[in-house]
This record gives sequence, structure tokens and C-alpha cells, in this order.
Amino acid sequence: MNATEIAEAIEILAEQPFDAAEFPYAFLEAFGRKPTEIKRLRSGNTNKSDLGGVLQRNHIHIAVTAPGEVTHTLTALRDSPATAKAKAKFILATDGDMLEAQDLASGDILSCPYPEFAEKFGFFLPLAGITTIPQLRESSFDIRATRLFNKLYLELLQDNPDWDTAARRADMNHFMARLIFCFYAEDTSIFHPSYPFTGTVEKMSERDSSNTHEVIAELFRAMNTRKENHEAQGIKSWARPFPYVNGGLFGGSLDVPRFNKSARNYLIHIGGLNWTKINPDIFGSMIQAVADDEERGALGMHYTSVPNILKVLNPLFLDDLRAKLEEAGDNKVKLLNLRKRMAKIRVFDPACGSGNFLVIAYKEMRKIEAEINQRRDETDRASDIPLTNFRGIELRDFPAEIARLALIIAEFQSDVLYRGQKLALAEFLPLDAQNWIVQGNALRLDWLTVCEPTGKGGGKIFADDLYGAPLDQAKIDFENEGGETYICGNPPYIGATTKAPKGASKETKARLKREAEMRKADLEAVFRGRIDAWKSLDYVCGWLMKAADYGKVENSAAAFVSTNSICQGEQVFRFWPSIIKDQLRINFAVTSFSWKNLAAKNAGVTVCIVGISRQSGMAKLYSGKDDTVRDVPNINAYLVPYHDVYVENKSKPIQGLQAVVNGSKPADGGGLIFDADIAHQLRSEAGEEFQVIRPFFGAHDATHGEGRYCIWASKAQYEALKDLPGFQKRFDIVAEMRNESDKELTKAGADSPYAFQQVRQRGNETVFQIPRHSSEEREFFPVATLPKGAIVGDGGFAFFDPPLWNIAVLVSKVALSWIATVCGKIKTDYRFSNTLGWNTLPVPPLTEKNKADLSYCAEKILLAREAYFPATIAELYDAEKMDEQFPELRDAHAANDEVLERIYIGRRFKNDTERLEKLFELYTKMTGKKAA
DNA sequence: AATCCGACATCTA
DNA sequence: TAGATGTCGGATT
Repeated sequence: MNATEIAEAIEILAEQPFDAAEFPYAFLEAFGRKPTEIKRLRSGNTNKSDLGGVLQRNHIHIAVTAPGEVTHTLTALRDSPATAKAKAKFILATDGDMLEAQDLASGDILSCPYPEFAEKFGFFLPLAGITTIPQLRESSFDIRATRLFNKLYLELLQDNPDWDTAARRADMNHFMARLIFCFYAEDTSIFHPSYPFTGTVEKMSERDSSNTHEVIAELFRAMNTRKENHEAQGIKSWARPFPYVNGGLFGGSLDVPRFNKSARNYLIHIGGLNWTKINPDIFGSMIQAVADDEERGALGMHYTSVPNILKVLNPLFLDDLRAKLEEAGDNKVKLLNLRKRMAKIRVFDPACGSGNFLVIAYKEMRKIEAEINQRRDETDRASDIPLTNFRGIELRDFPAEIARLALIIAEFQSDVLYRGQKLALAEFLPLDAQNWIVQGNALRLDWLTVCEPTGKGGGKIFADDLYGAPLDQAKIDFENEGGETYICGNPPYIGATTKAPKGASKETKARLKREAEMRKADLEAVFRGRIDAWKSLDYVCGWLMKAADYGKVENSAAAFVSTNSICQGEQVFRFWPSIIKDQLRINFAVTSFSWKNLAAKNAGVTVCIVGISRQSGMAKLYSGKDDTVRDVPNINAYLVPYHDVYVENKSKPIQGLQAVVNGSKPADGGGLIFDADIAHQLRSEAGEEFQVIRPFFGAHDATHGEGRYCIWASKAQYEALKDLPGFQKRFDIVAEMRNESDKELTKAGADSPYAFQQVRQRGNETVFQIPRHSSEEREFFPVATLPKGAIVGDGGFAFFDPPLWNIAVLVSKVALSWIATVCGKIKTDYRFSNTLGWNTLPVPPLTEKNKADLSYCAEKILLAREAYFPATIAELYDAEKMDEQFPELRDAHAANDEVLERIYIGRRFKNDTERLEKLFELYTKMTGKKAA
């Protein structure tokens, strides 16, 4: 369930008469607990309450009490041993009159009259697994408003099918934005309190809703007509008290869709909410989903939390402004200069969505300005920061509309906060008529026409020249001589390839493919002629490239939240050399952290933040893991504090190591791989004559020592076995999957369903398996030995008959830190690659003695593992167990690292930073490249 | 023919 | 329900 669904369920519950016996179950149901869970609780099987209430393990302890006993009961719940034992997150007591609850993790207490708890449902959201964004818990208003808007929107579209066309969606979106403005305006005295918007609509429209659209249209007409013209234009007398708003908001078509009865009810209900509680940033990200069929289910998926936004904005420019404020102290001239500077700062988000970044940037700058004005005793002074300096580009119409509205609301809120309601109101209307949020495709638009160059120079000519063809021109032209421009945002994260979900329909697949093609064309428009392999770049690279281009003309700096893969593996050397040049460099970065949004299920994505500018001096490197900062001389494209080095993939090891090969890829839909039972059956079916079943190891199989089996047959063997029922079943699975595939190679393989798509196995050698993916929690790469004749699947790499000293290198800390840095990753876990990591690993020249010493170390490691038989690789290399349970193995690895690192620098490395510095240094020497 | 990557996909402890 | 590992198509070399 998502937050709006919960809001709805809770509202329904609160409206019903209180039923003491049913309440706990109804409550749990409203938060999305499954009917089977609730059934088991009812039967008492899983109910652990020791107070006659309902206690669900890991969730909540609820007790319904006698009248007046609520507070007392809450204390009893808190002290109950059962509460602690079941690890309840919440306790809740109610008598149907009052309701009290506590979040045991934070200690926060909720206490309110029973009927009001529906408004406070945000408090309990962690129960539904929505725990990650604290702001959401305080945003009950935004969720409820969004839910009702959702209903209204769908109701209107259903009743006005002509508005549900591509051509009119923009009108519809514009209409919704006007409504939001009116609701906000009537609750904040922007409209005169005696003439409320909702009240007027309710009063003037028929109860059967028939003329609702006419009433609203008349009100909109009033807001689009200057006061002095109201009479001449024949505005109805009841609409005349409404002010002239315009600002583009009420320009254009003033058509209003028809309202049926329930639409009218929703409208009145929404108007009844308290709109002063709106959070422009959160509300925007939620409401934008309303107009998007795809996103409606995944509410808030585009929300970037305020702390995450500040991770971009603070290092980009806000920290500097604050430092300058600090520096200025009470010096009025310095303060004035800072204010003048701020008035010319433009913040530009070329992927602005509903304007989160712009709103937060605006609010933070107003905060600084307010401090300046206070120190200069000018607290009444109107803000010098023009709202129009907060520019954006957004592809979708509705969010673009909302972004402008969110900024308008943020401006009003800031005025109220720093200058008082009276001054805020006096200067608020009419709105500025200019539209400074551009609806368009950011990768196609010429950014210089959205943010005109501040000095002299032919921006447009430059841009045409650069991209080979004229770009779309937005033509926003404001004076801003001598200003600074800060580009920021959270562009869409789309990798070079995306996987369609397994069960996706043909239509879904086709749509995804179409979208992918459009994005490719966008990237081509940016990169054609500059980077050959543009098709393998993430979509965000387009934004970074355009920001870099913009920076060549304009005094600007840019920072984006980005998929972390642009700073890993193959994208690094493909992409970054085009960015880091001409004095442009990474002047700050936040390393990988996992993304959070408002959706109940967070997108499983790991991101980083990269800031680029021409600023020299020290760079700031923030850790995404622990929020620490380091001042470093340079940050390279791997987000490592070292010179700019690019490690390119190599097809063979460049340092005399033996080649590691990929495991064999089945591409079989699971047909060729099976467990021991099936293997047994197939063996007896085939008989002694046919030895076609072999042990098969993926990474999991090898690290957990379990192993599956696979069919490993020749064509002749296949012909002989294919009609046996057991075998036929396996081959059918393979043929079917391959026939359905879009990939030519796979399709072709449907004719030979006995064979793996890619075969790397050779004979019956000793084989070590290196997992393709391994958890970053491990201190050593869990390389495993496999039984003879085993097949290495494509979950890993195979090392056939390796010299033991190669194994010593492979399992060393040196190799691991190199792999961790220059290979790709999955989330933040290691992803081994032979071409990127192994073949490029810098190793100093080794004497025979060195090799013998290393071989001895490898042997000791293998012996130590055997000594702990039957512990699996997974257990042996569990960082938490190693010290206590497997000390010999730990010692053997320590000895191995000691010997190897002495070869590198004559002693152990102090830490990974030192390891990497040495490795990059050697790599630079080895490849004859100069460190920049 | 080999290899990398996934606003990933899917298991399992 | 999060941590660990799986899997295949599209693209590049």
C-alpha cells in the first residue's frame, strides 16, 4: 500500500463508529497488514499481548481501554515485557474518545481526540514499511490533499473524455494548478477572508453540480482581469471581490471541465483542508504523480529529500554564501555586497520536476538574506532575490506547472516568515507574468537561451557550433550582468541498458523499447561527434556534458545527483575525459549512497553527487557512507583523491598474470541447470553410457559449497537423449525461452537447446572460481576451488590451472582495493571483471623468489581453509566470524598481504588510500600515460 | 566472439 | 525485508 491508500483507509476507519473489539484489527488492516496475518492474530496464535490487547510481532501493541484509562494504559503498554520481547515499534491505547500512541524507536508521543487521529496517520507510516523519510511523517496534509486531488482528477477525466486527449492534457494540468493556487490563496488571506474561493463555488453552484464549471470559469475570469476593468468586462458581482492574479497562471484558455456531483464534492472537500500546512517541495513531488498514468501507483517516486538536496546545494554554493555571511559579521558594506551578489545568483535546474531543488535553494537564500537584513536593521525590506532567477527545464507539462506554483508559494511563505503577513500580502499580487520554468527536453534545448549569458558574448552561436545543428531555443531573457549561475538537479537515472521485468507484457516491452530509443536519440544529439560510445553512457551523462558546455561560456558551476555507475568501470574512461579538461574539474563529490524517495518501495538505486567547476584549489570529498569530509588536492573520475587517471579495459593481462576467463553462460531460462534430485533422475534415465550431467557452480553455489548440476552434452548425445521425457522437459524450457528472446544470438540457440550459449570450459583442469559479484562486507575476494570437471557458470569467472602465486595476488587486499575502484559495481558491492580489473592490475616485476614466496602464502591460505572443513567459503570469509572462528585463515591472509605489499613498497600499506595511490602511480608508469 | 552493465531481478536467511 | 547473488539483452570492441 502506498501512503495515499493508507490515508484513505484510515479516514474511513475514523469516520465509522468506534468498535472496541474490532478497532485493533481494523487499524492493522488499514496499514496494509495481510488478511492472513490478521486472521492468525484473531485466533490468538500470533497475538503476544499480555494486556488483553493485540500485539503483532515487530509491529505494534494495541490496547483498547475503559473510558479515561488511556494514559495509564499507554504506560502499561510501554512497561509490558511482551512489548519488548516482540520488538514492537509502536504502542497505542484508545478508549474511543482519546487516542495515545508512542513510536518506541524515536520516543515521539501522539495524543489526540480519537476522531482526529486520521489526520495524524503519518505518525504510524513506519508500520507500512515507509520509514525512510522523516519529513513524510509530518506531511499528512500533503498526502491527504494528493489523495483527494487524485480522485478529483480521475473523476474529471472520466466525465470529460475530450480533456483526456494528448492535446488537452496541458489545459487540464493548467486547470489543476489554478485550483491549487486558489485553495492556497483562500487559506492564507491572499484572497479576502470574507470571499473564500471554495465557499463561493459551493454557494453559487447548483447542488446538482450542473453549473459548477461556469462558476469556476467566472472566478478565473475575474482573476485574469485587472480590477479596474472588472465592471467593463461584465464580471458577475459575486466574482468581483476576487483579485487580479494573472502571472500567466490565469492567462490562456480559461475553459473549465464539467463537474459531476462527486467531482463537486471532492472540490469542496479539498478546499476544506488547511492549506497553510502545505510543504511546497513535498506537495509538488506528490501531486505531479496525479497527472501521470505511469506514476500514480508509485507516489512520491520523484521526491528528493531535503537533506539530499542540500548535499548538492551546500557544497555547490550555499556553504560559500554562509561563509561570506560569517566573514562579513556586522560590517554593513560587506553585508550589502553579499546581498547584491546574491541578487544576481541564478539557480538553474535542467531536470526540475516539480521544482524541489529550486524551492529549497530559494528558501535557503532567503534565510541568508534575512540574516543580512537583520544585521543591517532593514527587516522590512523587500527581498532582492528575484524568483525569476530560479530557472528550470522540465519535460512533462504538469510538473513544470507545479514547479512555478511551488516557487510562488515558497516566495509568499518566505515573505510571511521574514517580513510578516501584512507586507507579504501587500506585495504579492499580481504575480509576475513571466514564465521562467521551461517545458521542454533539456537535452534538446539550448541552455543558454534558458539562462542567457550574463556578460557579453554570442551564446547561441556558440551552441549551434558545438552541436552541429541549431537547438531548440527557449528565449528567456532577463538582465543579469555579472552574475553567477549554479546548475543543479536530479536528472532521470537510466542506464545504457535496462531490463524489462520478467513477466512484462508485449505492450510494456514495446513501450519501454520506444522510450529507450527516444532517450538514445537525446544522447546522440549531445554526444554525436564527441564520444563514439555514447550509446553505453547513462542518461545523466547528457546533463553533465551540457553543464560542462554551458560552463565554457558562462560563469557557472554544476552538480547533479547521478547514478554512481558513471564513476565506475567502463563509463569512467569513456565519459570523463570529455568533461575534465579546459580547467574544468570535479571540485566536490559525495561518494555512493543509496537513494531514498517517498514511494513505499524505494527504488533500488545507488547514487553519487558530482560537482564540476573551474574553481581551483582544494576539492571537497564527502563520504556517502558516514558524511565525513576531506579537503583534497584533486578528485578523479573514480571519486578517489588522486590525479586524473583513466583505467581502460585490456583484453590480456599486462603484467604477466595468467588470464582469467568468464564462466559459461547458459541463457537457458533455467532449463539446463537443476538440483541434485533432478540430476539423479536424469542420470538414471540416460544410463551409464551417457555421462552428460556435470556439477555446476554459480557464485552462490561455490561460496556456500552446495553446487547444482547441469546438462553438458554434445550434439550427438543430444540427439540420442532428446526424446527421453526427463530430458525433453529440460530442452523444452531452453527452446521456449530462447525462441521468445529478442536477442539474435539467443534466438539462434533455440535450435541447439542442449548447449550453453557461451562455452568457456576446456578440459578437466583444476579450476578456481571467482564470483562475478561479492558483498562489500567481505575483506577478501572469496575465490573458491571447485571439484575437477565442474562447470563454472556465468555467475563467476574461471581460473584454469593457475600458478599459485596468481592466487596469492588475486586474494590480496591490494587486488581487492583495485577491483573495488576500477571495476563496475552492483549497488556498492564488488563486481569482478577480468578486462577492467585483473588485466590492468599493476604488479611490480617479480623475481622467482617472490613468486615462490607468494605461492607458499597461497598454499597456506588453502590449507587453512581445509583445516576448518566443513566451513563454507561464505562462513570463512564472513568478516565478523573470521577473527574469532578462523584465526589461522586470518593469519594466512595477513602473511600473504605482508609478503605482497613488501614487494610493492617494502612494508605493509597503512590503508586503502595508500594502496590506491601506489597502484595508480604504478598504472600510470606501466601504461606510459602521464598523470594529469 | 568476448565483455560490461542494469531508478535491476530474484532468492533466502 | 535486506543482503547476497543471478541473469540476460543491448551495446561496444
